[in-house]
Amino acid sequence: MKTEKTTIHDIARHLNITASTVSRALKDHPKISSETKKAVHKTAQKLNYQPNHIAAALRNGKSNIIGIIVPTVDRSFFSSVVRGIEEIANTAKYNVMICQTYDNFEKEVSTVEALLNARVDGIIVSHAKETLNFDHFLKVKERGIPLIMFDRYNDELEVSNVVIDDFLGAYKVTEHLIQQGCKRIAHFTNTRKISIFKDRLRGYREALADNGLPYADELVVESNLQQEDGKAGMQHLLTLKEIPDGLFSASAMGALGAMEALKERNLRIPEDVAIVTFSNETFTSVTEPPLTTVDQHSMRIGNAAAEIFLEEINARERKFIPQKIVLKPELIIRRSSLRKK
Amino acid sequence: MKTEKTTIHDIARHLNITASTVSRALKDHPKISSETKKAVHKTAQKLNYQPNHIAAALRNGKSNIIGIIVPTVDRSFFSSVVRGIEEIANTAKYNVMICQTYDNFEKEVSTVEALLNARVDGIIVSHAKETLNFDHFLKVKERGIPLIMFDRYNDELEVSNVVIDDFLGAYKVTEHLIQQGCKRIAHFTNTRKISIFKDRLRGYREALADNGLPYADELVVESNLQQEDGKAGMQHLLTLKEIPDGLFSASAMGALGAMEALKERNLRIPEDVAIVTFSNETFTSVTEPPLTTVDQHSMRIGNAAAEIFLEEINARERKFIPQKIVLKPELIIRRSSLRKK
DNA sequence: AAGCATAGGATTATCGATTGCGCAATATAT
DNA sequence: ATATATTGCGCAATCGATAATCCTATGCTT
Repeated sequence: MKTEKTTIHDIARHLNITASTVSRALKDHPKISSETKKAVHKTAQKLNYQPNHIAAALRNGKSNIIGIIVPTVDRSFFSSVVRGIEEIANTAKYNVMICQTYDNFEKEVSTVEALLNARVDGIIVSHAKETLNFDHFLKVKERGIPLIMFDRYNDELEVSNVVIDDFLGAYKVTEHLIQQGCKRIAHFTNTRKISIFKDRLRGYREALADNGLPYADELVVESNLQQEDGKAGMQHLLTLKEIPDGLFSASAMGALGAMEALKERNLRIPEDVAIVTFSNETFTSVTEPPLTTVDQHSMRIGNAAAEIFLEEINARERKFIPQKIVLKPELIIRRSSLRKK
Repeated sequence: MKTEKTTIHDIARHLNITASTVSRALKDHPKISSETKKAVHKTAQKLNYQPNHIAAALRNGKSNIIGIIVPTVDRSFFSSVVRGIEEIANTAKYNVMICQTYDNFEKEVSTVEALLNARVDGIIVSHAKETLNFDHFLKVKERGIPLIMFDRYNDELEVSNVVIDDFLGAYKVTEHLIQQGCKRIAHFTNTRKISIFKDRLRGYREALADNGLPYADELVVESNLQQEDGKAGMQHLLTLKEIPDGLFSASAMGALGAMEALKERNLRIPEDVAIVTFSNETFTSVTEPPLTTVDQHSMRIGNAAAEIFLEEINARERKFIPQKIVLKPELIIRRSSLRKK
């Protein structure tokens, strides 16, 4: 049943040569005659030889595997990024190992350790919402293993990162609401002040300021940004003396909850309250009405992250200077915010 | 910068003992005194020792990695299955390596090869829609590596598989439409006749027959089941002399397209055409109206698949008899099909 | 006190691929 | 024809962890 796996030694034995010659022949080493190479390939085929990457990895000290850590792949943003990484990685003969933290700090720490022990050649990560302590990532850096962060990142780590311009996205989308005639715009932000949410909040505030609209604390609701939070948030906003006429939710799930609350009160979207949100999740296009969002070019984020990894790997000895890539977000306008035709 | 990684030999040197003792001490081998163990753990800590899984994998012939192959993780069904697998696998000290085929046959073949070369201890897979030839999976079997298929599978391979009862799900959901008063129910199925779609079609037909409704070829539309296919499919159905009053789409994206077509024609859902679909994707609950679907217990599918893997690994030498686990699906009734209050 | 068991480790080979160094045989130069 | 290059490949070590086998002091038995 269990076929004995054939090794380069088996091939060598068949041809009366040594394993080292086989190894070189398979790698197309210039010092091996083309006849030998041909013979080696032929018997490799015949014996159904499959290289043992583990052995090679041990010897070479590199596994040709890139570890990817994301909160969950169950969101089109993250899975698209992963796809973008794979696109580039595969052409460079790297495989990826995808791990999910489910936004849990302990799981993130143990995942990093597991990847380190698996001797991945690099790690690309978007950290958990819970993560406040970055020591586990520091360890990666100290090991000399390329670490690239995307979307959610931490400046103090001094590693390369790829992000979209959250500030600009927030600014544009808020400005869009203003252009649609909104005067009293609410904002859903995350309790945990990770960079992306801080930037979105800044974008929101600056757009208001630049357009002569006042900022009101009561219109900014902090939560975990899940659907139920969004619903509760909107229900709360509707108790204000003066209810908002627009909402910019920093998360799509939050926007969904808000829509629910509005429908229950028979308020119209966008006529009574216009809604815009972030991250172009699949479902944003199928809600009623479809949601205006900011597209984050997730695939390109992945491409860029993988490219940085490759550069960094090749830089090696020479010191590599961490770089920051900021992609421009794009507005996707749908009915949830379209008051003017 | 690049910290020299410490090995068990370094620890051994520090304590004036041998590497094998260190190895045994770390694994809590009974033949090592507790003092030595304590000392080893202490200096391991001090030297910041991290085991090299690659070396162990080479020596032991097992990597403690389970390969997972899915069409894409960008669908809650698959990502939930993955999560279910991880849940069980992690408790048994296995890590997972997730790979996506994007429903492409060549990518699937090369992925299988990559996993084999990475010497994974087992493979859990839901194959690509395109896949008709299963030789690459046969190779996995021949290597003696546990192979478990879920959702989409192939009977001829004689490997364990975990599925939900597609027939029953289809039967129940069609019957539900009938109970809601539908007399002329259409069905969207896939062009490629992989088992799950065949079973859903059977369930549909049998439910019709059991309830005295005629089967009509013109009401069954074959496509790739994407959103645009669903839209086109419904547009076609609306040109029939007698249009349908119900639709069972074998895919959620297809149902979405159908809704689009109906809305454009100002037909009401569910009053004019009631809709039900399969697979409880996130977005099905946020459409207008929300879609009635069949929940596939995706997390439990993953649990079961991982459990079979563990059994199979432990069976080893003894011959393992492939098993088939069929989970019962559950109806989730939402407004898209609810005519009676 | 001689004989045997046992605890606690040391030796050494091994997993499969890779590579620096060395060497023989052939080719080229002068 | 002698000296030097070049071609083509073998030798042996190495990557880090592990396990089968072998040793050597103690401890225990009668």
